[in-house]
Amino acid sequence: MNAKINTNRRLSPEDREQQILEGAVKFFAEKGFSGQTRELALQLGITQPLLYRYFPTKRSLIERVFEEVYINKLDSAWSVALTDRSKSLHKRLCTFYCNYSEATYRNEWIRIYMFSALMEEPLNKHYIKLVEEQILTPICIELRDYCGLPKVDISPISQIELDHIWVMHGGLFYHAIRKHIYRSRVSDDFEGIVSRAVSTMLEGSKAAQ
Amino acid sequence: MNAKINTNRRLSPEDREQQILEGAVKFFAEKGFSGQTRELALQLGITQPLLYRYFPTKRSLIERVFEEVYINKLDSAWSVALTDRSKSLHKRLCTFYCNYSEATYRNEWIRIYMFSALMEEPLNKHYIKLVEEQILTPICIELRDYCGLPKVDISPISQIELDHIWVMHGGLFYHAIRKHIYRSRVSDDFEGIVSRAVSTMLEGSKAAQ
DNA sequence: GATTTTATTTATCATCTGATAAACTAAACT
DNA sequence: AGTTTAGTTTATCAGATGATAAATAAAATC
Repeated sequence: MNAKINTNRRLSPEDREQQILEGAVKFFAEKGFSGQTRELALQLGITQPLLYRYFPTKRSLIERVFEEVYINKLDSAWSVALTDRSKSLHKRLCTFYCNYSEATYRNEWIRIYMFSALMEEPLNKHYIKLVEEQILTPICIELRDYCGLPKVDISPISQIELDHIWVMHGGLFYHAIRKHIYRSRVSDDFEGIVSRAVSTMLEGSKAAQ
Repeated sequence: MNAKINTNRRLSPEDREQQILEGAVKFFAEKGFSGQTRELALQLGITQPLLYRYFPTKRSLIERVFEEVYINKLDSAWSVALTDRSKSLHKRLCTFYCNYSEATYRNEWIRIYMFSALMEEPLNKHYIKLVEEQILTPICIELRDYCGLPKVDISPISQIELDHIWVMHGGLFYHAIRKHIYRSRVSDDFEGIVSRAVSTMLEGSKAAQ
């Protein structure tokens, strides 16, 4: 596991900073943000004061970890692809959730996300807003079209519609929670799960009309 | 908020222990288990060493908090009611999830559950197993009957079927995560959300055949 | 009411933990 | 090769934190 013994001792500031940051992401994902700087340093194979050469405080390191984990995980091309009606909605949703899950349903991302949410970091609320605006609302709009319901410009997407999509979205997200936080044994065929969840949601929504 | 000023200073050991335990549940639900004993004591209106009169270590207090939160939250009558085919499956599932959510989708329960899962407390794995055996498997069995599929004794419930139900179960659970962990503004009409999620799942599952 | 009991507090310890300063040393420069 | 520069370590501090012991005071007992 910790095969990376400190052979090349002196690194360039850029490399060292990057190494610390990557190590910190792994470390805090595992231990939470109350994990101690000495233990992090040990895991990195450096001494604890060296951390403070690159990050003035523990908090500043944590902030960088947040940035590293949160930033640029939502590809705006995905929400565009969601609205491409030349493909079936089922196909679009499956493609989206496979891309999305590959970017975010990762051990470190999921765990740091949950730790930060429990700490009430503002980043979490910001991210949720982004998800609602850039993912769930577009899906609701496409779902209306799919079900033959009125367009958005007639009546805006309601909280009820959002909550309905949140159940599917959350259900898929929960698969990642089970895997990376509960560490349950889960089926590796995520594509299959997505496909069935999307089919169920689409057919169920249509039938509800 | 902290209206409970310490007027009656000396309590019976039973009352004091109970008071500490209840306070600890609230406190750790908010701060996580790295929350400090002095802060807990302050919130309780007692001094920090008094905690150690009733609980030998911080860890032992945390263990009691786990017990308090986890124990007896799953009413075995619920899984029995799930199999009562004199009522519609939709009705049974709605009733179940309303009961279940009232017992567990509470601020303190959800947050302590997530904190303990991130700490890899064995209680979490135990609880997940219980959910699969006593809730999800019965639902899968009823769903087979609903869809006109072969009985359990012909072929056992597969991981695929469990994962499919996990998506709905997780989707509803995720509503509680959004409310109590993300502290997002969510619709208060949980019954409506359950009803729509159950309808969608049932219709979608039937259509998938 | 005096005495005993015990719930609670005050004082304190040892260790942990984030952070700093000085010493050290590998690499760069002249 | 000698000198300077800068990445890294050793030594250490100050406050935090779990835990203990002795002192205090409210209730119970006689």
